[in-house]
Amino acid sequence: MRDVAGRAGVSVSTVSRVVNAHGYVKAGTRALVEKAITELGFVPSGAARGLVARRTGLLGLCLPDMGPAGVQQALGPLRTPVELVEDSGPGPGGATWGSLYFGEVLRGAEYAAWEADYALAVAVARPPQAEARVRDLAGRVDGLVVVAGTLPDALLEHVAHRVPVVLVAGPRPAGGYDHVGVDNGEGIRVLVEHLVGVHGLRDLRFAAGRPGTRDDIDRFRGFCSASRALGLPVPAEPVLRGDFTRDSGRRLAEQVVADHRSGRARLPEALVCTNDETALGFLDVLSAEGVRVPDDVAVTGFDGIDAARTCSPRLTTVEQPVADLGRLAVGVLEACLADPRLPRQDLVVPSRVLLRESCGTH
Amino acid sequence: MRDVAGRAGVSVSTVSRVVNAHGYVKAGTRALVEKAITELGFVPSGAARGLVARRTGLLGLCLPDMGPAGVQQALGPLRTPVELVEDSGPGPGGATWGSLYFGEVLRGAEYAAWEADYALAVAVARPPQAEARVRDLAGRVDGLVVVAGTLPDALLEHVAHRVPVVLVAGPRPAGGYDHVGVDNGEGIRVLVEHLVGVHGLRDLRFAAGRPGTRDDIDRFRGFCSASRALGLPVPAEPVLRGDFTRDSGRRLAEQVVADHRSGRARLPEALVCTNDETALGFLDVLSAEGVRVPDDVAVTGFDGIDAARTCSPRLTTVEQPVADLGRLAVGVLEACLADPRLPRQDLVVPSRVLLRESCGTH
DNA sequence: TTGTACGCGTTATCAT
DNA sequence: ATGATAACGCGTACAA
Repeated sequence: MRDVAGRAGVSVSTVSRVVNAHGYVKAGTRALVEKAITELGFVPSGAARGLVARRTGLLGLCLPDMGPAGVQQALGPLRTPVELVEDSGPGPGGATWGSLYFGEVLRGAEYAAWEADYALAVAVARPPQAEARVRDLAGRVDGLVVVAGTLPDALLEHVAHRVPVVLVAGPRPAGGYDHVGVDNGEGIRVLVEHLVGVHGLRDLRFAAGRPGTRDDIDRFRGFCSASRALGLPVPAEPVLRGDFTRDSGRRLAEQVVADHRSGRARLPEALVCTNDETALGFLDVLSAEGVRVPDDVAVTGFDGIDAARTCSPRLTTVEQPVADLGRLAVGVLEACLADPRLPRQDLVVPSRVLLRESCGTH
Repeated sequence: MRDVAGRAGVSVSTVSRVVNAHGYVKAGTRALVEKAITELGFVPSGAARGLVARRTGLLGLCLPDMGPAGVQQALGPLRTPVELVEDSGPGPGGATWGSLYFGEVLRGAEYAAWEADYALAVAVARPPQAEARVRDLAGRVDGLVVVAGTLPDALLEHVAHRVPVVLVAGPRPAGGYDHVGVDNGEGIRVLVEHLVGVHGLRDLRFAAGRPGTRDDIDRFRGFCSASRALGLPVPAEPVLRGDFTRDSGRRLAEQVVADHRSGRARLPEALVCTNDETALGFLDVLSAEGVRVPDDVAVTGFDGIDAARTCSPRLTTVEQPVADLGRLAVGVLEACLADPRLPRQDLVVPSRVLLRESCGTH
């Protein structure tokens, strides 16, 4: 800045005025300064500005290390020659980072941050030294969006002393953090109302995921409360219990079909699955066993993953507007930053029920 | 920091020593300071540190505003109640941000940045004030990765005065920037060698995209040079010319089929398409018209998009390791930062030819 | 309309 | 082993 000032024959404060379009500067002087700036390629130091302004214009986003299904996202070593490979099967690949949950959170967060005039720094909390580096990040941002479960409580509490922290997804946090979550129960409720009200189904069965999981509990609760409101029987515990994987869906489906074939139990009219993967497992087995979907049994999922659109029959599901999660989280942060005295918020982004063929629509 | 020092009964220098694990500090003193730090929730100011260290520990990534196919990525207004919508067709949706080109670049860049002990700030250069904000970002980072075509040359040159800039994708830049690009020609070359060498095809036809496009030109050149090397006829211009869209692929396919049916021209033995979308358009029409792929004609794509794995027959294609692009770009930046006197680099990430059924493999 | 001088929170140097 | 103090590069009262 001194160099610019010298070259333009003015003082540093005049340069500052020009750069920030503050105060009064004679047109001629401004032109001179601007010329010097472009000639020298001067870009003001963000660090120095941040120091005096007590504001960095940066927001941080902390993501966990893996995709929702626990997919390892590690990249292999860099390759050098053009490879020629026989790609024989669909394999596990194809689940790109961004199509997954957190990529969408990022997309929404970046969008909102840009709108609010902030840049967004993203940090995936990977093992070595995750803690130290997150603390470091906290020192360079004005606020932090953290995906629930990513950081230990102690660290969270520590950094919250310095910058506002908004938690995303997961359960409502214990401490005094802002929180933005997805609406698991309400989505299932609307879905169940549709199955019962529109398609006239009455024998619904919930296919749960790993026990104790927050999302799973909420979804089951939504199922129960909807059932209760509609006068249907309400199970105390899910009869079908998997672990969110497609494979577990297949196992459950085999069990359901076997029970039916052996006369032990009637086929339910609808299988309301805790997530899309589980539902896809059901579709796999049901179609293989000749049970028709949706004619013999309706199947629904939850999440709105891509495969739910491309399978056959296409899967009716509850879509989570994950990008909106990130967007709202940043919005809350923004509000917090604008007025720190604001009370803590706990927002819920509404989900969307996508009616497709697997529930009998069309 | 003064507060911490006061509470621990030491000077700020000692606090600094404890925080940075520098110099000598008596164990007892250190404990005292650490206690004060956690009690006060002290997090050192990144701005102040950056000021003295002349290093922010932040890298920036500039992304363009839209997906590769020009898909608008704008998010709609926030919704509030749970919606119930009939999702009747595949539609244009489903192309999530991250599964697209730039999300993958981001993923690779973030990974490399983390490995090199940097955080990554991402900025999508959206209209209003994109320039001012990018300049601002340049002031807070140690280096910048910019996707080619995202920023005007003047701005690029300006910020390059302050931080090293690495360009990603696009043509090799004119100025003295580092550059990391994809290997369009080489991928096609290997693919053509495979078609000719392994499958014994000799009548190959290139289906090009919009004329003048850098990628398209490079791919056509690769096609030509491979043909030449193999003693096949080399067209001066592509006979088939679309615009990268699936629809244009369909139109070209209709033309090819019509020419064949009318006896005007023989069916080529292979259609080497400039991208996957075009190839998918070919598959659509050929299968509808009863032309068998790969028996009557082989079809290949370029890009490695998801749909190329899920279509039928699955599409042989040249996969661009886009995440590696971001990874390499950050790697170059890192090297530049470690030793600024290094010469400019122009790296190329190798592509991968994925052999699937549409070319006759299996 | 422009210039001077202080302070933002750290780290590094030098003294003690 | 610890403390005092001068930068770091900028914004901004305040003086001119």
